[in-house]
Amino acid sequence: MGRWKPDARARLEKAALALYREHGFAQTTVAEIAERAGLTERTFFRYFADKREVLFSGAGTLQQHLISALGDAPSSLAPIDAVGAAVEAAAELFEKRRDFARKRQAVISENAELQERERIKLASLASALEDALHRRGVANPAASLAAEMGVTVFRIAFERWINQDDNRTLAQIMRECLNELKLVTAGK
Amino acid sequence: MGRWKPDARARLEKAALALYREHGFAQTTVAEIAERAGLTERTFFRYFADKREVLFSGAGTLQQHLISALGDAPSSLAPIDAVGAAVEAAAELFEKRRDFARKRQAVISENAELQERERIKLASLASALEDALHRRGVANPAASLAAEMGVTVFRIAFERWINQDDNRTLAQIMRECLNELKLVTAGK
DNA sequence: TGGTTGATGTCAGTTACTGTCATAGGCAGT
DNA sequence: ACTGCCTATGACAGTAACTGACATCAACCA
Repeated sequence: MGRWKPDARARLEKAALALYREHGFAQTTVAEIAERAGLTERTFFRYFADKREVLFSGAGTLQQHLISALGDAPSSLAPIDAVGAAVEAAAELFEKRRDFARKRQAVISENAELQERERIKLASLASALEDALHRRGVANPAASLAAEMGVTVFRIAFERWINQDDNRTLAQIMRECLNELKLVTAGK
Repeated sequence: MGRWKPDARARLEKAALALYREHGFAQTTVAEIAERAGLTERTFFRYFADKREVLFSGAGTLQQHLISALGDAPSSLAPIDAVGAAVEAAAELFEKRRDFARKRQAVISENAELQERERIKLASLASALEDALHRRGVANPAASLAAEMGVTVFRIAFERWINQDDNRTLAQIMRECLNELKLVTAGK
């Protein structure tokens, strides 16, 4: 047993989400979050670069899984389908956490600053996918475009999964969304 | 002649870009911008919601042109091609301002907060395009996907236009980029 | 002529975020 | 057991973005 209560980071994340849901992001101060977590404001900023970042710690994990899944995709697949396989595989990370995802997304959708942060995280994902495609031998602008398509499919499918009532899996919705994208770009 | 020097807004924009270029975005204070423009900090915040927004006043104009151009596109065009025609038409806004665009983009590319703002402006463009496609009778997710593809093409083509040395027009690059996107999604 | 208006100034306040140093419990080596 | 180091946290002061309330004052207008 350490000197301090364990999992300071997780306690801060939990307190932040709870307070953002109770009073809204803008109305919550970092001091309040820290207090609920039994820490000080200064410690909050040792774990998170800013007040928004506390909602986005999962972004790194998602990126790792995406890149790893893209590495595992058979090299016979066209870039767009390799990316499709990667986002579908990464969907696994969320299937059992729809409830948490919904709560978190509800907070984000209420605040413009949080939407900015979410978008930049998605842009970072696209950039990482692009790099991975380069390593696969895909040149630009194809790599860049395929990566962007993948992230767009991910985002739109995720949004539909969050809002739907029935029980299609995120992976299913992503596959449908990619097929729809292929139809759209084919001019249908 | 009014009581005050005219074009306070334009003076603030000019001073801000100059200072962001000279010392960087983070190292520039709003008070410095206001002083160079012959105004006070408080007045800066009457014109711009925050320190970043001063670089994005053109976003509204771009959005209007995009929507208007999409309205003008023949209804025989498939959604993706109507969007393509719109972004190509909107390129006109930039052709004579590559120098300004380069300076501005150099500032943005050096700062993460500004990139966040740029991404959210592009997201707003996509949302406006999606609405316009709905008015054209396009349903979701096709409308949403076509809009996102259009914005992605716009962004990637814009980046290439900024960085290229030769003199292809932005509109040409956008057309090429859209064609490339069609190839990529066709699995080539 | 006197009241109204609208862009700007002044000023105080909140809060996000940073730099710096202090504290204190645990651990390793002797 | 003593010593010193390590590391997570606290304490505290400081900067600057942003906001709200009120003052000013030249132009315009009835």
